[in-house]
Parts: sequence; C-alpha cells; structure tokens
Amino acid sequence: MYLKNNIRRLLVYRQCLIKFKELGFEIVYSYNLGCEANVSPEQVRKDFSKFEIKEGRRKAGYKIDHLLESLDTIFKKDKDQNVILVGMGNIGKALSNYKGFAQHKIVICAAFDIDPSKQTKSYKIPVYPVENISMIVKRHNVKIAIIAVPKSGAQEVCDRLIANDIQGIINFSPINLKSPKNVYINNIDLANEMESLIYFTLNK
Amino acid sequence: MYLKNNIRRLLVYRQCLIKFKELGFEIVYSYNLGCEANVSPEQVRKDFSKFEIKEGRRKAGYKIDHLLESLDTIFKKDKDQNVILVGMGNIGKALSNYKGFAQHKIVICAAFDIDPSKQTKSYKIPVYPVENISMIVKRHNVKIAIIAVPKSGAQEVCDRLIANDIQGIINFSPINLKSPKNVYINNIDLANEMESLIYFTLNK
DNA sequence: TTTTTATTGTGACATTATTAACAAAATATA
DNA sequence: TATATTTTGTTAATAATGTCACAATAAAAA
Ligand SMILES: NC(=O)c1ccc[n+]([C@@H]2O[C@H](COP(=O)([O-])OP(=O)(O)OC[C@H]3O[C@@H](n4cnc5c(N)ncnc54)[C@H](O)[C@@H]3O)[C@@H](O)[C@H]2O)c1
Ligand SMILES: NC(=O)c1ccc[n+]([C@@H]2O[C@H](COP(=O)([O-])OP(=O)(O)OC[C@H]3O[C@@H](n4cnc5c(N)ncnc54)[C@H](O)[C@@H]3O)[C@@H](O)[C@H]2O)c1
Repeated sequence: MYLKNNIRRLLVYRQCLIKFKELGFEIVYSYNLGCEANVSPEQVRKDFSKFEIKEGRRKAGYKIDHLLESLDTIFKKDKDQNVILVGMGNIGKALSNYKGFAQHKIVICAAFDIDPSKQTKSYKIPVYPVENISMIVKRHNVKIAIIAVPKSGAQEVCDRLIANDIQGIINFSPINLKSPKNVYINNIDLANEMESLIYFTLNK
Repeated sequence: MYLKNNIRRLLVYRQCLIKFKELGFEIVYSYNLGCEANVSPEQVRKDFSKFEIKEGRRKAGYKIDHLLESLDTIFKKDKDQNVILVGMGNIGKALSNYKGFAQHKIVICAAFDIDPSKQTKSYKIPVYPVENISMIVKRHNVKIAIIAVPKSGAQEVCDRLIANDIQGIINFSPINLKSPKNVYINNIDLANEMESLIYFTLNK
C-alpha cells in the first residue's frame, strides 16, 4: 500500500505541473519539478518509479500532459466525486463557497446541520436536516463526507455517517473519532497545525 | 531535530489528555493514551522517551497533570502567541471567528486585506490594509502569519511578510511558496487533503 | 513477607523512506 | 559519423521511523 507522503507529493507535483502548463511549458525535468515542489529530483523520479510512471525520456524529460494523464489515472479523475458536508458553520460555509474544488473534480453536493435556521436554500448548496443524510447519500452515490461540527457532536455525526455507508471522512473537529478500520479518516486539526508551525518556527 | 510526526503525535496526546482530564481521570497508561490517539502504547512511550518525558511510574502510569505540564513546556504555552492573518475571505473569516485557538494560547491579533470594503472594525478582529503589516508586527511582536489569499497573490504576500521579519507561515493557498530556508512554512492544501482522503478511501 | 502481576523505559531489530550512485539511452556537438 | 553531455530509471547504501522484546520495578495479591 502506498503511503501518505508519496500520495501527498504526487498531489503537489500535479499542482506544479498545472502551473507549468499554464505558463506555457510542455516538458519538465525531474529537476524543475523538484525545485518547484521543494523536493530533490531523485525523490521525484523515485516517486514516479513507485507509481510506475515511466514515460520520461532520457535527456528530453517528461511531457507535462502525459504526466498529468498518469496522475489523473492514479487519482481517478475521470468523473466528479460527490461529497457531503455536515455542519454549516464557519468552516462549513468556507468550504461550501470554495470554487477551487471543481478543478479537482470534487463536488460538495449537499450540507447538513441540526440548526433549523441553517436548513435553507440560501447557501450555494442546499442544507438539510441530518435525518436526510441517508436519502442524499443514496441519491448521489456519496462515499465521502466532511465533518465540520463542534467536537461535542462529532462522534455522533461520525457514527451516523458510517451507518449510512460513508467510507471516508475528513474531520475538522479536534478529536480522534472512533471508527471501524475500513473507514478511512483524515483529521485536519487546524489549531494543532498552528501549534506545530509555532513549534518549528521557534525551535529552528 | 524532532520531526513532524513526533510533534503531531504529541499534540494529539495533549488533546486526549485534556479530554481524559475533563472526564475526571487523573492518571493514564500508555495503553489508554494509545487507544485514544490511535497509536500503539509503545509508540506513546517512545515519543515520551524521545522528549525526555520520564515521569511515568511502572504499574502506576502517568499523572495527567504532569504530562500536560511537560507538554506545555515543550510547546512553550506560558504566554499567548500573537499571529496575523492575511486575507479576510472565506477561510480568513472562519479562522478569525474560531474561539478554540484561545485554549491553545494562539491569538489572531489582526487581519489584513487589499479589499478596502473588508478594512473595517466590523469583524471580531481589526482588518487593515496590507501596508500596515509592518506597524502591527512590531507593535505585537508577531512572528507567525496565516496566508489566506488567492494563489495569485500568495507569493507577493509571502515576500512582504518575510520582509517584515515573519518567521513562520501557515499557507492555505494551493501553491508552494518560495522562501528562504530559515522561514518555516506549513502548507495546508484542503483540496489535496480531500483528494488524499478520496484516494485512500477508494483504494483501501 | 514473598510472590505474582502490570507497566514503564530503552536497546535491539525490522521496516520504510530518502539519498546517492550509476548504467542506459537520448540528444547535442564536433 | 563519433564523442561528449544530459537525464532517466533503478539498484545499492544510508538514514529515519516504528515495532518488538525485555529488564527493572512498583503495586497488588498471597
Ligand atoms: N472555524 C475554524 O477556524 C476552526 C479552526 C479549528 C478547528 N475548527 C473545528 O471545526 C469544527 C467546526 O468549526 P466551526 O467554527 O465551523 O463551528 P461553528 O460552531 O461555526 O459551526 C458548527 C455547525 O455545526 C452545526 N452542528 C452542531 N452540532 C451538529 C450535529 N450534531 N449535527 C449537525 N450539525 C451540527 C451547528 O449548527 C453549526 O452550524 C469544530 O469542531 C471546530 O473545533 C474550526
Ligand atoms: N475556502 C476554502 O474552503 C478553501 C479550500 C481550499 C483552498 N483554499 C485556498 O485558501 C485561500 C483563500 O480562500 P478563500 O476561499 O478564503 O478566498 P476568498 O477569495 O474568499 O478570500 C481571499 C481574500 O484575500 C483578499 N486578498 C486577495 N489578494 C490579496 C493580497 N494580495 N493581499 C491581501 N489580501 C488579498 C481578498 O480581498 C479576499 O478577501 C485561497 O488560496 C484558496 O485557494 C480555500
């Protein structure tokens, strides 16, 4: 199984490639990509090798379009991925307003909130009571959910999502959710990210 | 130098410890902490050992308060850390509204935006034109900044921050900022986080 | 008191990740 | 054409990280 850092770097490479492409370039060397992505050229080649991306040509580098196609295959970018959002508060609103997900073929198709005043059509995406999760998940074939509720409600929300066959969760609440191990959870704890930054900044 | 994962885990341990404490517990075993933090007990002990936290007692575990004190020392939680925010859009507003940072002794003391309509006192924190960064940084002894502007402006903002002696940056814009290596940068790319979650979910 | 049990802290081992080295191949140059 | 140069892909070497094993020892039980 490929590990988190590999995947992370591949995603960074993709962004760099898109940038290069927008700038009008057609080929890159591992050296260029490494510079832009802040890793060594050897690391770039090693990562490609691991994912069996071997379309580079000695002395002629890689065609950017080819690389992007390979990455799209790895990340299954052939069709949109529907995602639901639970908790239409500060973070929830920010995410639901974000236009950049479209480029990644990620579509937040609906949100859910327990606060009836949020259950309106006045946001960019419809906001339903949590009881409707089941219906929407089935209708839009949703496998992925975002938890953006206060930590007091996060485990309960998580349980409900899993009961509705959600397979992957991105969790913004600052607790470690309990879940069966076939459900993948990506915790994004922004306060801890800040702390970690502060730690490395002050101890460098 | 301690590595990112160590620090990350320590921060997770702290959250778990706070939770245990709130539940009325006074001691923990590495086993309990491991369960809660989703790591092995050996990993917990190894992490403690590495940071010279050796106040456990065989068969009697660790006093939660002692552990929290040690962690506070490592993370210098004796005083507030002032932070500035550049870009008062979706993400910027969410962060500036968040009450949870206080618990971590993180204070977002001011925000900056190029849009004059945002430069008001109507938000929780004052929003200034970017020209004022220098003044505020000096006044509040700021070392850390958050970049929450569109990617087109991110490098320019980054350069300005560094010119004003900012030492650490948390960057929400989806590009790799160029910076001298004595400036620590923590990139949080939410779209990539989503993609990484989707990858692992669909390939598990 | 003595024995048993549980738990820490760490050194040895295993695994994983990164870096370095280099042959093979493509291009450029003479 | 032949030679020099550049860049890939992969193997080998090194470094980092995580797991295992266990002595030391505190607490509990006998
Ligand atoms: N805002 C930030 O910048 C920030 C930073 C770090 C962490 N977080 C974490 O992200 C999460 C969301 O933060 P926020 O600032 O957006 O919170 P918020 O209070 O603004 O919004 C939470 C939303 O969730 C809804 N909600 C509460 N319980 C619910 C439930 N059981 N089911 C469905 N909806 C429910 C509320 O009605 C509200 O709309 C929190 O866990 C917070 O700790 C936020
Ligand atoms: N909103 C999200 O959920 C989300 C998700 C993923 C990534 N991001 C990234 O986070 C960043 C911010 O996103 P957002 O949705 O908050 O954007 P936004 O457009 O809502 O807000 C950006 C703010 O930055 C200000 N700004 C622009 N250029 C500036 C400059 N040079 N100096 C100072 N201020 C400037 C704008 O006036 C605006 O207020 C973007 O780079 C975006 O790609 C956001």
